[in-house]
Amino acid sequence: MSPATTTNDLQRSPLTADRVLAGAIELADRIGIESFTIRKLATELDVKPMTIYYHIASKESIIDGIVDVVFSEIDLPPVGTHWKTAIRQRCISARAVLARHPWAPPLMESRTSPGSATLRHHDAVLGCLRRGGLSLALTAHAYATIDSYLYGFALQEANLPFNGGEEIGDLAEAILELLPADELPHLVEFTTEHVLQPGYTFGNSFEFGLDALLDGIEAAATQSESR
Amino acid sequence: MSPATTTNDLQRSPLTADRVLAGAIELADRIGIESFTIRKLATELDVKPMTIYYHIASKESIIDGIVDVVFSEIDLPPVGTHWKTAIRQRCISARAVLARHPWAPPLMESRTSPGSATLRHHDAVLGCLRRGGLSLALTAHAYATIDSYLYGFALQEANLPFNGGEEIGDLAEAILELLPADELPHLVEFTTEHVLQPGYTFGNSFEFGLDALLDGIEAAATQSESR
DNA sequence: ATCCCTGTCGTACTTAGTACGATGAGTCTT
DNA sequence: AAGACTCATCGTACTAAGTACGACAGGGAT
Repeated sequence: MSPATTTNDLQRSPLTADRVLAGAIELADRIGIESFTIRKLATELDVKPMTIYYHIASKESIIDGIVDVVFSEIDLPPVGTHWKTAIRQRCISARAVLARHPWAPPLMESRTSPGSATLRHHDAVLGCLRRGGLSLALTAHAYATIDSYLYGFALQEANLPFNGGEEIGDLAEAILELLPADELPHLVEFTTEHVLQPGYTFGNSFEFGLDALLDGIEAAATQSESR
Repeated sequence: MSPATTTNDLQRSPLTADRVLAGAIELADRIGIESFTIRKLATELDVKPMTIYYHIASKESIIDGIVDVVFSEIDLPPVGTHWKTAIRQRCISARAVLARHPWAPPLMESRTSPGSATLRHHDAVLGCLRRGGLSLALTAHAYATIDSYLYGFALQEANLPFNGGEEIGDLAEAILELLPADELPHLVEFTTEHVLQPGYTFGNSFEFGLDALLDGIEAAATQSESR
C-alpha cells in the first residue's frame, strides 16, 4: 500500500486559523465563554493544546477573531430601503445572532482591535443613516443609542437565569421565598402576576423597545430637519 | 510595655466581609475586573490570600457582593415625582455610578443570586412605573427597555478604547491607517469629520437616547390608556 | 490550668495560558 | 539521490491563580 493514499487519518486536514475560530465558537456556544479554555478547544479540535498556538497568537486573539465572526453573521441594513426599516431589520437580525451566541454581547463593544467584518458592519450602518438624511451629529447619537439598546437587551436576555419558560417558575418561586414579601411589594406583584403568567418571555419586549427608540430618533430627525 | 496597648499594627482591626468588598471594589476600579485576583486583593488588604476565605466563600461571592454594592450606590427614583422625571433621574445616577465602576455593566445583569440592595432597587423602579399608572405589561416592557439601554450604554462607554479625549485621536488615526479608506467611506467620514472633532464625547449621546426612549414609552403608555 | 473559639496563615493541589525547543513529514535544490 | 529547509504538530515545563486542608496563636470561659 502506498503511504500517500492509505492513511487512516485522512480527516487530518491541516488545522487552519479558520477552523480554530469555528471550533471556538461552537465550544463557546456550548459551554459558555467563562469555561472556554485552550485545552478544551484542543480536545474539541482533536489536537494538542500547543498546536493551536501555531495558528493563532493567543487566547485573546481567538476572542478577537470569534467576535469578528459574530459581526459577520449579522445582516447588514439593506440598501435602498428607508433607514428606519433597514435599521430595524438589522437590529432584529443582530438580536437573533446574539441569542445564538450568548457570550458575545459583553465582548462585542470591548475589543480594541476590531476585525474587518466589524469595520464593514459599522460602515454599513453609518452609511444607512447618512443616506437616510441624518446629520453626522444625529447619526452619532442614533448609532450610539441603537447599539446601546441592542447590546443591553442581548446582554440581559443572554444572562437571564432561565432559558425557555420552565425553569423560570422554580427560580422565581425560590427567590420569592427568600425575599421579605412585605418589603418588596412591587417585585412580588411583578413576579407573581406577570413573570409567572403563562406566555411571558423577556424577549417579548424587544420590538416594543426597538420601535419606541426608532420613533424617538425619527422624531428628533424630522425636528432637526425643519429647524 | 503592655502587649495590649502598644502594638505596631493597631490598624489590624479584624478583617470583615464588608472590608473585603470595599477593598475589592477599589481594586477592581483601579486595575479592572479581568486582572482582579484574590492574591492581589490580599496584598491590598495587607493580609494573606487564605485569610480572605475566612470571610467570604469564594471569588464568585465577592463578585456577587460588589455588584450589590454598586446597585446600592444608584439613587432610587424619587417618590412623589412624575414617573418619567423620576426614572430619568435614576438613569442619570446609574450612568454616573457605572462610569465609576466600568467593570460592573457586564456583571449586573448576569448574577443569579441578587443581593438585597439589588432587589430593593428593582422594587423601587417597578413601584415608580406602577404608581405612574403603567399596566403590568407595559411596566415590564418599559423596564426591560430602559435597562437595556442603560446597561448597553454603560457597557459601551466603559469599554471605549479611550478615556478622556486625548488618546482617541491617536487610536482613531491608527485605525484609519489600517483600514482601506475607499472600502469604508462612511466610517472614515464619521471618524475624521465627527469623532476627531474637538468636543466630541461618546457620553454626549446618553441623554439624547434616554429622552427618545422615555418619550416613546410615554407615547405607548398614553395610547394604551385611551384604548 | 484546660478547653475552645476566632481569625490568620503555610502548604500544597489543581487548572489554565503559553514559552521553548524537538520532531517527523513533505518539498525544494543541486 | 542527498542534504537543507519549511510546515505543522506536539512534549515538557514554567507561571499565575483559586482554594482545600489543617496548623496555630491569642484570648475568653469554665
